[in-house]
Amino acid sequence: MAALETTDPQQDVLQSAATGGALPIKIVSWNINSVRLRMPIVEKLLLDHAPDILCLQETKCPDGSFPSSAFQRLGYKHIYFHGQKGYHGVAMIARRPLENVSSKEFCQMGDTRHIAADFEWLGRPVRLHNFYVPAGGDVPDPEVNDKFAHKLQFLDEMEAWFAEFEGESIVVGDLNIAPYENDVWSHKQLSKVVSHTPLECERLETVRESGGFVDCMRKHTPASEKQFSWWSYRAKDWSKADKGRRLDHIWMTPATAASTKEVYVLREARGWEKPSDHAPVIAVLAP
DNA sequence: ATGGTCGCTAAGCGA
Repeated sequence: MAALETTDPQQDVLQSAATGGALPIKIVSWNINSVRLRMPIVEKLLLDHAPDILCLQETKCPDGSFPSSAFQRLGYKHIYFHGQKGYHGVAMIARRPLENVSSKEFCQMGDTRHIAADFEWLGRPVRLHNFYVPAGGDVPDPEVNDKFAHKLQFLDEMEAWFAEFEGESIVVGDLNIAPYENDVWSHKQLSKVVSHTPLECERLETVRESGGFVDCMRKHTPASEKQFSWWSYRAKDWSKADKGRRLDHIWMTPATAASTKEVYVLREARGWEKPSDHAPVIAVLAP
């Protein structure tokens, strides 16, 4: 079983020799829209793609009900979650232990929208942050829409926090903003739609720049090319209509971003049985 | 221009 192979220390040694001392690391971020309902396709992802670290958002699962045993059976014995009943919820699932796991509360809302932990890459600790940014409701005006005001406040707090970061870090997750023209199916038609308004898009750029992050999905896919990670459930034929948005992101500080060999959207997962409305985004680091 | 679909959790809210 592919998922178990590289948990074998002997196998690690062999792979390590082949890659100049460090094993490749595959990181997947996926808004799963209920982890319990989605376990069959989560298992498919683990078996077919064998990530080292899986970051989930919208687990919609209280910590006491997290389906840990299914992950453990597949060789993912290190499971960290920060959930609540009904809404939000984030988790990180790994083959090897992650260190210094923590969650930060944003906007004093009590929402479970962040979890972070360290792993080692090329002899240095890298802090991995997994975010679920508020969607922001329907009306893109913070004066009349509290949810949009919350989203902007959340981004402001991210910006201030990232500005303090030192060392290498990675940000993944559902940031609920598609910042560039080709991150949406129609820049014009979505210019007043929450997730692609100029205010949010500019704010997200400020957040990214405050941490000095590289947009790794766009490092590997030119800005001139459409790239989506989310398609609404409401479309008759999501793939044919292809009215998607790039709401999910992978950012890295430059030294770590220099190690990305591929970063892509697993579009086919949007078509799996009982799918999430988001597809996984995948990054592979290699020396 | 509108309504279209999901997943909570048990009618309506959030996405």
